[in-house]
Amino acid sequence: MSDKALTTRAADFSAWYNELVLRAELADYSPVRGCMVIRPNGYGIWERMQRALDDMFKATGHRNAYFPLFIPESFLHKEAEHVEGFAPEAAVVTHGGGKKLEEPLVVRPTSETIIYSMFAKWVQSYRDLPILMNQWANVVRWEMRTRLFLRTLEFLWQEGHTAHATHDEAEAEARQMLGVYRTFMEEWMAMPVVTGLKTPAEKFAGALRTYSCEAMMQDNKALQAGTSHNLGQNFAKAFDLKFQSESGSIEYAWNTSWGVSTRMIGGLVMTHGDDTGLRIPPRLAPIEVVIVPIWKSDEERSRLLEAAQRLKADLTGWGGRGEDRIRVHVDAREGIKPGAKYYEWELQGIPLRIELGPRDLANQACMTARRDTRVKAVLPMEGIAPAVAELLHTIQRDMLHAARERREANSVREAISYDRFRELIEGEGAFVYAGWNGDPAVEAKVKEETKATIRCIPEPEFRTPDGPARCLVTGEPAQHQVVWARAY
RNA sequence: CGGGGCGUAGCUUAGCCCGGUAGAGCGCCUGCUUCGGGAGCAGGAGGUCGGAGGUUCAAAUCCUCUCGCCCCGACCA
Repeated sequence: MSDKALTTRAADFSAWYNELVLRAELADYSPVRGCMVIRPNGYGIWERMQRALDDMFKATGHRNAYFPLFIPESFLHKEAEHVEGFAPEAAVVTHGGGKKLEEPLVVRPTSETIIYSMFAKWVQSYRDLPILMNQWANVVRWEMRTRLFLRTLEFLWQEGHTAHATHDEAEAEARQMLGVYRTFMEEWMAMPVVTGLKTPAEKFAGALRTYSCEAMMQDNKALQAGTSHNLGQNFAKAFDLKFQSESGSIEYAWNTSWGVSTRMIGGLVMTHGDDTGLRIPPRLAPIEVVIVPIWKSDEERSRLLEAAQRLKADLTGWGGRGEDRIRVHVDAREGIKPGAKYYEWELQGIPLRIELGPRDLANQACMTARRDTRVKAVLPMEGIAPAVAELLHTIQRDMLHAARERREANSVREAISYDRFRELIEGEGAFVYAGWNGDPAVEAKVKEETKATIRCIPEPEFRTPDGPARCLVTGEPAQHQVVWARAY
């Protein structure tokens, strides 16, 4: 029986994560090192993420397109910082059709180069701007060490790419999309994030500025869950992306790019998972409610299955959420006892379970069990649909609150010594809000000594109001308040 | 790529030191009884012991090489 339980988070967080991902059938290892198969349970979550984000992108004026997987190798070399960042992890195709290629092709690690080279063809006038585009795609980065969802050789993501006439417009776009990510992560994933600016050492290769969403996992390490870049004119200059302005001058365009990936599924697991398994916030759950009918005799079996289907129809037919119908599954499998089904659905993280047995039928009620709190409660059949919808809404809200409380409980906002900092980082881990003198050498030294990095210079609302005025390491006056943590 | 660990049935593994017919638990299939928190009994299927080579009368076991996975480091938008 003990082999049915997951390794606990406390015993071995890393083993817990791997077991959960495999056993909840989110993903599996592929025959190729470092690659993964995303199974229906995992892909279903990704589809929910895609739909929500895609709607948000459309609402902010973006349109989808698709650019090719293969990029001429020379393109990567046109932006100096970019090639330095990506060349080491590029997969390169040298042969095709049985012949050696004239020019090797890089499998895209990201698409700035190919996209801005195309934008250059399409833009002549300021009237052609802005271009607001997005693509859903796979990318390949030849990583040394891989983890399911968190770092694999190939992963799925979206990458938004825009071109603007002015710096300020591009800056506003980059910040707007950071806000979209934040909204998505909080309101859909129930995963609170700290948003802010990356330091030069941590920014995207080729960007002017990088903003990120940083989430805290249950081992108190940070996960960079999304990034948004103001690329300045770096790529426009490299790919000759120019336009004639209103006043007649020729100018380079200003670009942004922004992306989130299937890595967020890893973030979801490490934010909400518990020792029983996954917990999916209702808005992201492909199945929000699973109905488990309970019967003894054949006669009861047909009555209960029928009642379960009727309950499902009541729930899915309810229009109180508009087009967003309650997503319900009836577990009608035979030969498996109800208890076994409970464990299985809990492992998979279905937000709400409804148990329906002969006693409930007699009472015109059913038993609900929340996955997040594991609290059970009887609900009358009368008005069941709005009550279930309300419960799902509550679960969604409570999961965000719980995650936020956990994050703040493991954040350090008071002034501490560097020795204490090391003790914390090397011990239980934390987000440490501290002063920084702005010197990259200090950042490098801390990384070297503790493996902690500056996750971001947080936006004002995340900062400690009367934050430390002095640098954590040198004691000099601080240039910025920053968040230190170890990261994935 | 460096250090460590591990590859035996779908999963978890025993056997390996000390060579001699490959075992168990879970899962799976069939039947009966069960069914409100991981069911019981009976019967059954399933293995080129990661791969290649070597030593030997005989290799899961000893030797060499190789591939993969996990952990720690280095690296990492």
